[in-house]
Amino acid sequence: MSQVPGKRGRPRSADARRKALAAARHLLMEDGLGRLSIEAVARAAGIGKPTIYRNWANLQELAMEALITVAPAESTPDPDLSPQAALTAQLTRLVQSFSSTRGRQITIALASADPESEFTRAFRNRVILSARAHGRALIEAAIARGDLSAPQDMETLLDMIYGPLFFRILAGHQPLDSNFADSLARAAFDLLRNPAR
Amino acid sequence: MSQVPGKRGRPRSADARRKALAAARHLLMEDGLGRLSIEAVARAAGIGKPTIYRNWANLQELAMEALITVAPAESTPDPDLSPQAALTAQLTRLVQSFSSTRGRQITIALASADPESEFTRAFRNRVILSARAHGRALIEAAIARGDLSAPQDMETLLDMIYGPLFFRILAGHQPLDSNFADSLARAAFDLLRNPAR
Amino acid sequence: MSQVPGKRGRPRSADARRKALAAARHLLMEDGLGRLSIEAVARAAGIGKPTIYRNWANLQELAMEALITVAPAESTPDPDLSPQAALTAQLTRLVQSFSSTRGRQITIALASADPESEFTRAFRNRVILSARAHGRALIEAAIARGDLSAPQDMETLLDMIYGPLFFRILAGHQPLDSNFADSLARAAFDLLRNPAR
Amino acid sequence: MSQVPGKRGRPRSADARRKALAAARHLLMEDGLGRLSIEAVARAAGIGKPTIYRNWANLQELAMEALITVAPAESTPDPDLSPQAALTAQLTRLVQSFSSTRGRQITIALASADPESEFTRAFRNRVILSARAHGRALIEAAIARGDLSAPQDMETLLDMIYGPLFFRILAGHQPLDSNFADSLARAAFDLLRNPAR
DNA sequence: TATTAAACGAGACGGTACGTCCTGTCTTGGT
DNA sequence: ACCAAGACAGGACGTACCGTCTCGTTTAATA
Repeated sequence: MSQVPGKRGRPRSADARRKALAAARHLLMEDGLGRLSIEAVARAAGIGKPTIYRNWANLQELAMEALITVAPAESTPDPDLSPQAALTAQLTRLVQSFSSTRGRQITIALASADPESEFTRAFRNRVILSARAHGRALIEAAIARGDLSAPQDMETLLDMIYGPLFFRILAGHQPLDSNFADSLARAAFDLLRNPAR
Repeated sequence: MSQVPGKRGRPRSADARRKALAAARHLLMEDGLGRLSIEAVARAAGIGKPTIYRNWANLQELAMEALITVAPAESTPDPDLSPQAALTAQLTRLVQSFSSTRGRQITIALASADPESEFTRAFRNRVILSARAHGRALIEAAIARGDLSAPQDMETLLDMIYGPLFFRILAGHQPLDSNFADSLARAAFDLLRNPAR
Repeated sequence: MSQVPGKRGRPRSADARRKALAAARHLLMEDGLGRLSIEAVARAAGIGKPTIYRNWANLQELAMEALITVAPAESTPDPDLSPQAALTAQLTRLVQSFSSTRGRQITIALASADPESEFTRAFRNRVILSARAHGRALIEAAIARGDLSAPQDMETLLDMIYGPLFFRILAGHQPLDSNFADSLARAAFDLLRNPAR
Repeated sequence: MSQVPGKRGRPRSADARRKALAAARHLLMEDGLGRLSIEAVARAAGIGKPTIYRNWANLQELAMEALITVAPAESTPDPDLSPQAALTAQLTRLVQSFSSTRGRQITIALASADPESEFTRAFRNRVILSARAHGRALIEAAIARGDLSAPQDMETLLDMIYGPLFFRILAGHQPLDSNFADSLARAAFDLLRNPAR
């Protein structure tokens, strides 16, 4: 007379998951998303293909999860910094982590993935939009303190700050360096100090 | 002992090229880049696979060239429009053409392609950077007429205008509509009217 | 720490093997060895090409195995027949089965195949040399009974009986019919009745 | 102002023919019939594919003609030799030239070719049946001189002499050496000296 | 403690597509 | 009219992966 409906049988192996992610991460860094394949991951991780399919719906989701753990976590800001300095610091950090090969791979992964997938959403929230949310918090705090006036459209402003990053990765027409981070932050604050009439 | 360099052998068939591109374009619109394959193009175009490989190094380059001809050409602006109205009009046009499935496909194709390839460069110049160049011309003309003051960093400003487009396609966190085009143009001109001190 | 050598993984499908052989046999009879291709076999059998390559190293080996099962098995001889009548009967049977298109196909397959291949050897033993061995048994029994005297060189004698068959297939200079079978058997027994001095 | 009504236009290049045959011969000796291809011959000979197709209907006919010139010409026999010694000498020569890789290739070429083709016929007459005809002449001369009695069936006898050669090439069950040539000739003459009753 | 159900690795399955090679034909410019 | 060069449509090659499906083998929760 069973009490709890709890799972029967052998539980999923956390070790297999870990090995798959590690192998995927390694292969991504080595050869890029284009060369990544379930077979290669299974081979490199020493696990079976069905085990991968038991844990992820397809290659994109596995890649996405592998990239998440590689992607930059948001560090807590220095409270003594001015809002503009804090934004500059964040953008500089982003620029650094995206100017690597990894940055391009993350962008490709994001571009190719099913936009409705749970993992794509999680990835966006974790890696991309969290930076945007951080920027928003920073700016809104300054506005609340009266240091800045509110922009015409906050969403557009945020995209004008974080969008150019991906633009430079995709189009590659201009360098992605710390000067760019500086320049972006300065322009954003110009907009905030001189609101449209 | 004449030895004119004149090409020997049967020349490449312009017809085969055309049929391949037409088939690729059709399949792209039908099923997207993910379902595109050399075999399917050859089958649909009624040409041989080796003929495709003779004309393009790989699927990406074929897709790229097929997309170029699909992508929006820059229409000549109305000279009576104010600079801000002209920019708004251009961004609205871009937003319209990129908010379709095709927009995402173009972005994916661009993201997945070899960034060093000749076609990728051509594509970027033709599809993406031409819009940016057009915006630059528009703004610089207005500055030259004394209607606007020069921005701190023109390259950054341009990326703040055209980057957010790709950001919204990639991250999908906010709609890509004509309000956004309006809002972007307005913010850009705020920056130009009130230069940083 | 048991570690029985027992095979891991999904076992080969006997059904796939069977379907491939049946399809190959059918195509061989229909169009001949020249028109046979792995792709056609896979298509006709409703199996994947890699499955064929998992079971046979190349087209020749598949064809060889398909032909083995088609080739004439040795029927048990009538014990009441005289040795010469038995040999005549066997040669008549061989002549009948080789005078068909199939005979030529078998000969071509045998000629074109890698002579060192396991399948080629199996095929030779099964289809060609078994007839020769049968003839040898028949003759040696008659010699043992004292009905015939031993030939100078048994190997040469056997090749003089079974070689002309292939010669007529290859060169096509003379018909391959039952008169020939008769004539061959008669000449062989002349040799056995009147040994060289 | 043409004088002779003969052919118009540029005549076929004897040089191109020669180069094609030489290249085919070389590739045959190097890699065997299996690796031979029109493209490889054209490449190696430095001539165009259409030139090959103008001279031969297909690869088999080119190969056949290339092999003809390689194949052993019949040397005139020593008139002082006994008929048996002369046959032994001929068979020894044949055995020598067929025990090479070339022998097998010739056999394969003969087996795979269209048996109705003009070249196949020519090849058979030139390479295979000429030896058989030579043997026939030799035997018939001896019979005419009264040295030997006529066999039951001359055609069968001739095939019993020349067939075993191909049998040993195809089946590879016994060596193809000068002992075999000896043994064959001896058995043939046994048959001729002791006709069936 | 023994049972048992689900996980595991291994690897074959039917498929699809790859990129290469060759076939036999056709189309150039050049002899 | 021929030549070499080389592109053409077509088709087969052998390989790599896909996502699914057995296998025989652990393994941990349950009974």
